[in-house]
Amino acid sequence: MSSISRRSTIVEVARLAGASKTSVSRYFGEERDRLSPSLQARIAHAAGTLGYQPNQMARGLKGGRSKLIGMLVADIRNPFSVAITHGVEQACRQYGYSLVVCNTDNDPEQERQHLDLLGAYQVEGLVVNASGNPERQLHTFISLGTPIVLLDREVDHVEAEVVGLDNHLAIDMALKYLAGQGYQAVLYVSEAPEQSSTRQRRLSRFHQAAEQRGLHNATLLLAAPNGTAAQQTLSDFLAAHQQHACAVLCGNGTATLAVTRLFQQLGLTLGKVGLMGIDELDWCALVSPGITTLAQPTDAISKTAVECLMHRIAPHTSAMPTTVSFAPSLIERGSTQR
Amino acid sequence: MSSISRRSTIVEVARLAGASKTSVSRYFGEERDRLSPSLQARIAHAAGTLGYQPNQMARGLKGGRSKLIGMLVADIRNPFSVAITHGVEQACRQYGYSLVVCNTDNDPEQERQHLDLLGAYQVEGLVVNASGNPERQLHTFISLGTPIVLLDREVDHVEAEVVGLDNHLAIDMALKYLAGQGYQAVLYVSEAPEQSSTRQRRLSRFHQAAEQRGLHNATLLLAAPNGTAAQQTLSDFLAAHQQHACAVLCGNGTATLAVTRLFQQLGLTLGKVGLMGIDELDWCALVSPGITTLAQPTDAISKTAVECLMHRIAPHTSAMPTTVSFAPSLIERGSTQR
DNA sequence: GCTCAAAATGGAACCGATACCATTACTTTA
DNA sequence: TAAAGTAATGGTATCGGTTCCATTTTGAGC
Repeated sequence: MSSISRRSTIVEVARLAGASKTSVSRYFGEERDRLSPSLQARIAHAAGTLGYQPNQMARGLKGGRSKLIGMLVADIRNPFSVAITHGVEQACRQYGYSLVVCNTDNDPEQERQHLDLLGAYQVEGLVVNASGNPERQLHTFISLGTPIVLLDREVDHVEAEVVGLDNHLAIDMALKYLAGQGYQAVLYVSEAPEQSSTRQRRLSRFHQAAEQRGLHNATLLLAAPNGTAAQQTLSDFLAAHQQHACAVLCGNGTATLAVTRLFQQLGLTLGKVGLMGIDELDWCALVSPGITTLAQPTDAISKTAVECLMHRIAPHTSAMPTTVSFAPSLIERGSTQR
Repeated sequence: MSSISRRSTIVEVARLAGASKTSVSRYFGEERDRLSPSLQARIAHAAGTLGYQPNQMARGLKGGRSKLIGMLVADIRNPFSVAITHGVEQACRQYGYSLVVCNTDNDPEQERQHLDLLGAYQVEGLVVNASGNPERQLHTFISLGTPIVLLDREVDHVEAEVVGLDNHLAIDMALKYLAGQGYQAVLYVSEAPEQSSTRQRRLSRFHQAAEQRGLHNATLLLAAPNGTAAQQTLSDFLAAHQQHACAVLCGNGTATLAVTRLFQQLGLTLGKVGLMGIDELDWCALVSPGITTLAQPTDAISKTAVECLMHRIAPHTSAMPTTVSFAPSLIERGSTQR
């Protein structure tokens, strides 16, 4: 019944085709054209009957060509990350690479472990959405010649392409829009910035830009999701600015989710108190009257990230931009209609 | 500057430690104990200074121990899949395995390609959430002795563990609950069943159980997400059962999302027309008055799937159950309160 | 102190491919 | 026609480990 057979190897194909290992190897590699049509046919037939498939492990060993791309994701459950991962995988496949996705759950220790692991599998490129600051290990990759692309978040002292949203612009767009809608006081809600350059950047730009526009402003950092501190901060903010039209701007999808819950708990009316979020989510249209968002072009971001990588994997290595930033698009809904 | 160095190898460590390849190999393998403490120390030190890390590609070659698990996901963007993937990855890591996730976007052709690929990487086990019916290839794995676990969906003629929700029970729970809430007519909404055994099973059980309970019932299969056909079907259903309390039961998260949109388009009031979904989603609590759901125990499901795999990877191969089904848990919200 | 088994270590073949360097058979070109 | 180039193919070392078997140490038992 379950007669544990083995996967057939290149030698078996060679024997059956009456050819040499080398020829078979050529057939499955880049040099198929160098083989005469008759030899090609014989090999194709032999491989077909045997159900042969080259062993990637063995391939990777000699040439270092694992055909593997590694990806580090800070939080796979975040919708933005899901979209990005999906895009990166697709793009990789188009280039003939497979993707190994590692989720770090925002834990620097796991991040380190995963990086070691990806190294052990000889990935040919790395897409990193960092949790911490794995300088050391990224430098190892760099000195090994493995291209790295930083996705959404930068890592201190690591020079590599950074692909992501134009955070500066995003905040500006949001504030401009909110101000235009007549809101005079804005509370910015973000998860704790910690190591995330993106969160830091959005946060600091918010401060700056809000001041420039003469908006009343404050920020709320989400700590433990269960804490009642957030609720307190929000109602305090509203109380302090009773005489002004208030709005809340959320730094990412998680924040939007948390704040929407808060609104509900406090019985706030969307629109009367404005609400706007960075990152478009499935349900933003459903919570009536809809939540206004700045959508990130996730497909473009992931496609670009992979392109950068491929560009540098090929012995092409021309100079490349250090940063590629995309503009978000505004999706207007009822939550910012007073 | 970027002096492309190489990763250090076992020979270098051996030389530096004044030991043999074999000993170093033992040190990093299962046989560390067989080495004297002093040798262990020397090797540890040498490996440390060189930053050595065994090359998994090479390892996989000889023993076939790639330490890789492959996972096939039908739709990575589905929240249920995200949760499962997250769980599977965690579980794998606990067992010292890495996970290669392949998304098939519900396309049988991509599924085939990905399976070939995973084979080429010598994965030691496979978690399959199938899109089509890749019998042929799964049998290849089976005859090669690679354990397979089917997740959520069965595949015809492939004998392997099936881990997932108890669909029969889930439908029964839903209908019992809806009936208990006083709904007399229920519309079941599902994505096209096609190859998904789960969708098929839920659908047919729905029919059966609804009849048994004497509920008026009908089903709506979501086709193109843009079609207006769905809207028509829903309003027809409501019109046809004006004299009864109507509810909609959604077969999965995607359906819930689609139907919630329909409710909004048609201006239906949640509760007055009941709404209930299988799969818990982030936002179900937010669309007031909240959407009642049957939550799947995603962590348990993924953990179990990996356990099955590990159980059979180890030369342990005792008999195992063919199917492990979990009960969902009911999360009651306003959408089923008349 | 000597024998013998067990523990510790090393040597070399091997896993399944790739890649460099032949070799052979034809064409061109001078 | 000889020299030289090119296309088609094969031989073999090699990648970085693991594993089996051989060898050397060590220690227990008498």
